[in-house]
Amino acid sequence: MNFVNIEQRFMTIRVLIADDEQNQLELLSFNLTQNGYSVTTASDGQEALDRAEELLPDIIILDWMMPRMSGIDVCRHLRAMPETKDIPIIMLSARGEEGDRTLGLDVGADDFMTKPFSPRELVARVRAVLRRSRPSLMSDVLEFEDLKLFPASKTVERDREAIALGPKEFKILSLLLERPGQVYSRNQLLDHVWGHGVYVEDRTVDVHLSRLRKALNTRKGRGADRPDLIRTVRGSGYALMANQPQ
Amino acid sequence: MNFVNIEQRFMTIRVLIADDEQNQLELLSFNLTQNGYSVTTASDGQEALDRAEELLPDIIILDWMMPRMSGIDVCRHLRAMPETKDIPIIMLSARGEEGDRTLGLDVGADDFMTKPFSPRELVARVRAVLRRSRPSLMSDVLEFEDLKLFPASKTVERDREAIALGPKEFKILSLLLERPGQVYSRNQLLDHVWGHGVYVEDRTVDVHLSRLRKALNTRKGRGADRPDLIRTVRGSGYALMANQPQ
DNA sequence: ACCTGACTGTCACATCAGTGTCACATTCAT
DNA sequence: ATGAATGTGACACTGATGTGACAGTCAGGT
Repeated sequence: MNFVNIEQRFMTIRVLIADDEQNQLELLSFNLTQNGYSVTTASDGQEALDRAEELLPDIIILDWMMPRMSGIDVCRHLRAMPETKDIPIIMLSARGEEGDRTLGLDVGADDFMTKPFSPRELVARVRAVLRRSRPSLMSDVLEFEDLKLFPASKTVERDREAIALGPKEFKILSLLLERPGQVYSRNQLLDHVWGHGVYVEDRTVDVHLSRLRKALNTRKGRGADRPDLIRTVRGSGYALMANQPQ
Repeated sequence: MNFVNIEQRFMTIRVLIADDEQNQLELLSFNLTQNGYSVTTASDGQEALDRAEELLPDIIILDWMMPRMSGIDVCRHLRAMPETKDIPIIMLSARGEEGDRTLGLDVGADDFMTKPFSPRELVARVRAVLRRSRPSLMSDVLEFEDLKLFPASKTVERDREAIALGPKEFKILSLLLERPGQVYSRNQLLDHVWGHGVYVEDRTVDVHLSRLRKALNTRKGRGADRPDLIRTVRGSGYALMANQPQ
């Protein structure tokens, strides 16, 4: 049995970074990659624009001065197209003249960094920008296999299909998703989901688990044909787990 | 702690700014006021926290070093309270050490500025941060599916047909539109729409939601025949959502 | 001042989704 | 095989939500 936490695996965040200085580009690209981002690079403005349109990344980092098209112009073009107008942009500038900064922000950049800066700071900024512009991308999603749970909207989907769950089932699933593989006893579930001091039969847990399973495994129209992700540990409780030994 | 207010033409944006340097404080306060913001000031950390809780401003600007409580700590406290945890924060630091920046961003600040900077740059940043975090305050139009809301003219239309809403319903819809999918509890709605400290039954929220739904779903002549965009999350609250599960 | 229509906040009552249990069917370990 | 543990359909119940009705409030208009 493997206790693999999938958290990051499926939702790779795509970053497009454009800079004409090859060294800088490689340095930043390397650091972003190290931090789990999927990085695409471009070495001039025109290329950046092309890549952006074709890739539709989650965030774009643009150098201010680039051949063929400046970062500002790329920014304007991106903001003008419906598909790219909401993609957050971080601008990099060689010298932090005030005019640059305000112009950059006015053109629609989400953040503005002045060189030199450390790769670590860039990564922090990327995270900060993503957190406020695309909250659903940052840690606000619990994933396991083809299952996704969105705490903010209290919704769940499996294989991109929305699943309706009652509050109790939702809480149970949230708990299980926080530690895939971890076995929760009926009493633990009662404590965490129902709250302390609430007296209900512990068999009630079974019933809710059953309802949860049915909801998760039922595909609209085709009945319950999905593999079961919840494993019963006889005598102990329940846990989330893939690859059930049938 | 002086309170400069502007003409309450329409939705005035309230800014809380905290800095222990009186000159700096007045300079920035003046410039923000000139740009149409309603400014409240605080000259130390504790005061900033108190004012924030009582005023619930739209954005907070915190100096890093302040007497009685540091900007970082104020930030932590604000992020810990449900009513203030979503208010965007800009941190100001006297010297831009990298450690500061990443720490600030990690604690939950939305932006980080290093002194010295021009007032103009601060105003630009405020605008940039607000554009991301409170779209209804900054954008010309909020859209969701076939729904459009124009903050400036306080009008709403669905599928190109104008919809008449009362002020309360309009505010509720604005809030929901800021984060489609996000579930808002009755208490959150009461805080944001009615203002905190106002006591009304929380069932009142239900009634307004019902009125909002009826208005949105009713087409002139043909009664309420549009799909419902507001999702009730039993036990939690309401959210905007297309493709209702179930 | 008075009137009027638009908004609001509360109730009361109708509904409904979600829960907790039971009873009986299955499965598992020994 | 056998007793214990688990799966699950059925059902009654209850707390949460939907909503029409109504009276109070308030900003304008006359």
